Amino acid sequence: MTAERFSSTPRGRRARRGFFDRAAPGLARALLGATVTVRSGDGAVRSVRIVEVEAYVRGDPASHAYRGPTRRNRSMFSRPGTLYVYRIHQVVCANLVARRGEAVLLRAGAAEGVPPREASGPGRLCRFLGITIADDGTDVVDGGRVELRLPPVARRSIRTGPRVGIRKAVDRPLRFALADEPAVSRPRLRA
DNA sequence: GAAAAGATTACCT
DNA sequence: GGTAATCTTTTCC
Repeated sequence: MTAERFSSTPRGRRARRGFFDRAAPGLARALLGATVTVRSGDGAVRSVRIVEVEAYVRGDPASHAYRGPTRRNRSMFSRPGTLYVYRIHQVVCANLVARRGEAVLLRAGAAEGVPPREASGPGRLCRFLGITIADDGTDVVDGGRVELRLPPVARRSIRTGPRVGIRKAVDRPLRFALADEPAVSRPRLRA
């Protein structure tokens, strides 16, 4: 079983800096349907189409950036398009930095021929793509091993709801997902 | 230096 | 539905 077997061909144009440089909720919606591709050292490539995300914004007590830069979260204050990867319990989770201090958590992805569960949830998504803590701080705009592509897909309906696993600002509707995607984690979201 | 908390997951009833 | 696993970062003394 090879990694290539599960990869899908990246399509569309590569996202540029300006795509990321905006408030996180707008970036979150724009990321739905985009493709994340990770190239490993041995040449293996894995991609997923993003189907579920969460936005973390300025003044947001649930955000890792709320209390200012620390050793862990410093990537959140880096350039738009930077990857912010952090460890939680036994897994890692990946965010894409929006305007400085804001970020979008990648919660679920889908890939051809892959059971939806494989990339459902932020930890499983990173495990499937091979993203590790070493990828923290990577720039996805400027030619790293992680890149983001924006396929010219038709606009699809987006569902919204509260974020998962947080203790503060629990009611803010900053979770976004594509409708009718099996990989989207529970609880279900409304239109 | 110690303790608590955590943007999770898997497995339990 | 609930909870334990398990470990790093942050915070507090």
